[in-house]
Amino acid sequence: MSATNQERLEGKTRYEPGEVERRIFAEWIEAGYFHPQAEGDPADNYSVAIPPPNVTGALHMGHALNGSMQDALVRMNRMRGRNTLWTLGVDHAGIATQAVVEKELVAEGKTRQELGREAFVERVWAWKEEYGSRIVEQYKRLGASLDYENERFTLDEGYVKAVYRVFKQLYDKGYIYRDNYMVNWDPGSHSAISDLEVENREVEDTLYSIDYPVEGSDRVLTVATVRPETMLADTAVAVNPADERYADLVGEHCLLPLVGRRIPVIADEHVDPEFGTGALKITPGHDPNDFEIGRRHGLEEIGAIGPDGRMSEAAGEFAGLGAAEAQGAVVAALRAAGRLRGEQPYVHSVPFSHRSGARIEPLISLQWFCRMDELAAPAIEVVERDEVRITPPQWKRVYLDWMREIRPWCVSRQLWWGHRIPVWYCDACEETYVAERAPERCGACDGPLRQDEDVLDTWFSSALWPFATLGWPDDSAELRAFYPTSFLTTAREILFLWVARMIMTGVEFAGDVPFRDVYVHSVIQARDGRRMSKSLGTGIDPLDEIDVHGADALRFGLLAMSSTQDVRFSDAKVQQGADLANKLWNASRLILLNVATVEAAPRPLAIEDRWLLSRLEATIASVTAKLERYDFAHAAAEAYSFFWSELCDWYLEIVKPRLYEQEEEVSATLLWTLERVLALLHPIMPFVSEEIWSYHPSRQGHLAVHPFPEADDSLRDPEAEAEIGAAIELTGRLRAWRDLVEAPAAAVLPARAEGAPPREFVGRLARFEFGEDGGDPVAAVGPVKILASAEIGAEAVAARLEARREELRAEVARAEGKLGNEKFVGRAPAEVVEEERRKLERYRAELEELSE
RNA sequence: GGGCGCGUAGCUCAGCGGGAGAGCGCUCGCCUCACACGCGAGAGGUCGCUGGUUCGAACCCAGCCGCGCCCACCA
Repeated sequence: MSATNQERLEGKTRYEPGEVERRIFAEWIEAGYFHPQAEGDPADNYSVAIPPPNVTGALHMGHALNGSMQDALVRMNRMRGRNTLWTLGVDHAGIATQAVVEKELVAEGKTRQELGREAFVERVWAWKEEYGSRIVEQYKRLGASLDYENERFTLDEGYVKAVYRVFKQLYDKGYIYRDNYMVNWDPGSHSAISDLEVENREVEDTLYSIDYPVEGSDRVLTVATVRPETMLADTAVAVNPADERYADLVGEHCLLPLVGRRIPVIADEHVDPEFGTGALKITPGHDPNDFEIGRRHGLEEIGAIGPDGRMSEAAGEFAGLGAAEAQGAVVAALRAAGRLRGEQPYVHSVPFSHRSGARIEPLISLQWFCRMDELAAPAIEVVERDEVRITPPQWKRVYLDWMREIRPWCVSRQLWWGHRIPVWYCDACEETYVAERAPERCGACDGPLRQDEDVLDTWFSSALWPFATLGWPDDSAELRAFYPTSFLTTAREILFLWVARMIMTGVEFAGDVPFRDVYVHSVIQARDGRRMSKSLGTGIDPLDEIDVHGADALRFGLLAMSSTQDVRFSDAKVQQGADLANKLWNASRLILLNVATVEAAPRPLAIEDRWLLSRLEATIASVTAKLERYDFAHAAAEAYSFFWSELCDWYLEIVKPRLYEQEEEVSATLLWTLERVLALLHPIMPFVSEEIWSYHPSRQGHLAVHPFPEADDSLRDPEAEAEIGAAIELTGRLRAWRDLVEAPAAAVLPARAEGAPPREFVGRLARFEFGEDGGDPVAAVGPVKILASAEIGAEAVAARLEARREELRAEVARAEGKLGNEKFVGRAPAEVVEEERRKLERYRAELEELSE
């Protein structure tokens, strides 16, 4: 070790992540480790496409968890020598981004309409240039080994090409079509949204009962509704066909109160005779069920509420009112007309926009839809056949159930920011052109063309992410080298919104599944168990955690707290990670500052060396297997436990004298072990491990590209594990004994061994001096007789002995009871019974010893 | 209305058929020449409740009681 390195290590007893992380990260980038060449075969290469964060986004705990998991696997595979790509990119996030910029405009006293489409879109691009890289910088702070040299954006040139190609092909196949249909209208974003972007919330409304007089009779049909204002658009009253109360009225007409329209009484199975009066008002223009019924019966579809949320001309005297005002006015009018039969509080679930939070207004509008059945069929098969494996497995069924019930997808959005729908209309001759590139003029009449005003759902473009980022539809080198990708980690909330759609488009357009594995990870909740959310103020900022504890600590903590079920954020786990980083630093200092060689090799002299090497290889095998199974929490815990307990607490303490005596063999073994431990931990804690590695005498290049340890079974040694395991246990029992009899901490107690003397370290670490004879034994701990000494009081010993006898008597009684049970002896497996017999023997022997 | 999951030490969570575990917190003792972000030793659980299966159940089955989440068009 160079003199300067020695100086740098010597005084520094604390690991300070802050001063290390930025420097190390810059070194990795400088070396270009994260940017692979597009060569080789996808089966040998390793690739992952990051779930693209919103361009408006800031790194939240979900990103940090997801990123830690991906980086762990990406780094492990890169170290294994696989040509590894972790694709970086961000999503243009239509609604969210447009909303951010519109808000800016409002603050300036402007609207996007005033600005005009072109200027507005330019303005959003300018916003993106200025603020869009924030989250990318934050991924760097996490230590994510993404390919920063090739950042993709869902609206960059090549990506748009992919989107248009897909749209065109789906249109040509007849899957994409335009239709007047009932959609979820989001008054907040002034756009239609898809079913998946709607969330249902329980709301208390008033249920109004309204009398509809039957034409030519003095009977009335009483209907119930929570939205009386929609009655203005009613075009029928429906009853159940089996409902005898109304059988004679089917085919008759009602006169719609306030409006006076004649509307038919129809029979439809959908009506529940048990609910209310069994008569249902039908508003095909403003209710999804009524819409279906209306289409079945050929009813007129009236729109009384417009896209602006106000009553339309069709609402007659109520035109121009907001829907809520109109409700009050309609109720008042009905009351005045004597048609209001009753009102009562009513709790039911109501759709809200997941994007804007506004209450969804179901209405009929002209939109683009994509039929999903044909795309879903093969995407169902690849999951059924495990060509895409979903972990944990219960999500496979959730996926399949949803896919089998899939419905058409409304893909058009009434926004300006996004992929403008590649459809052009000729107003002169009503020709329509769907094309990847804008046609100049109408081919039929040579008239001017007008492009569709709408843009595509953001998820339409994200659905192409794994192959569009690799250059599809061109036959690119990247595509050939890195598609299909290796795996995807995701939160379950976007399983349908995104994962399912990627599988569908991957199979359809890229000719193969987009990834082999999907790991559905847990959701990290706030400390109090609530959802982490900005609006609730329950969010915990990962950047704050990194500032305080370091990225390694956060990464370790997140992986350690992760699970297949939701978990609360654990400060303790992050602290554990920080402590681990510090412990790594200090254990490394001990080794690096004391070794007598620069050679890193397993050179076992003593049995404890064989024990350590055996435990090391077992840990490598086990941690690796767990990472490969996405069992991050156990992988982290196991690596931690080996390093802290077995390596630091036992082995380092055991071999300190040999290390201080400059023994070469133990030095080489320690350097070898340190190298392997650092490499094993690197995918989880890349910064500390890299920093320590820079001081290692074997260092050649960065740890980030150092070979990942492969477990060497030839170093496994069951005999050494058994022997040292026993010696460790004995040491522990001796320490416990001296604590219980309150021996002074510094006192070395006299003892004598029966049979073979214990290993040297037992006496040293437990502070016992073993001699040939010397006085009367006052107690026995295993094969060790503890001798009388001035340091320990007779009463304490007596009390301790009696307590131990009591424990043993209980154990003997338990074992005897079990073995006295004929059924146990007769039916339990022989080895279980045998094990029980051995225990009984042991307990009896020790009890006898203590009773002397 | 369906589906999935969870109730284990004071807290956060593992374990999922053969003697209850981890981290944190707590108690006691240690500044032992890597680390006090440390070392050693402890205390602390009718494993939600009730039945059942089994030689044996925290673990399997059934039913309750709590708590989440997802899907669903009952006005």
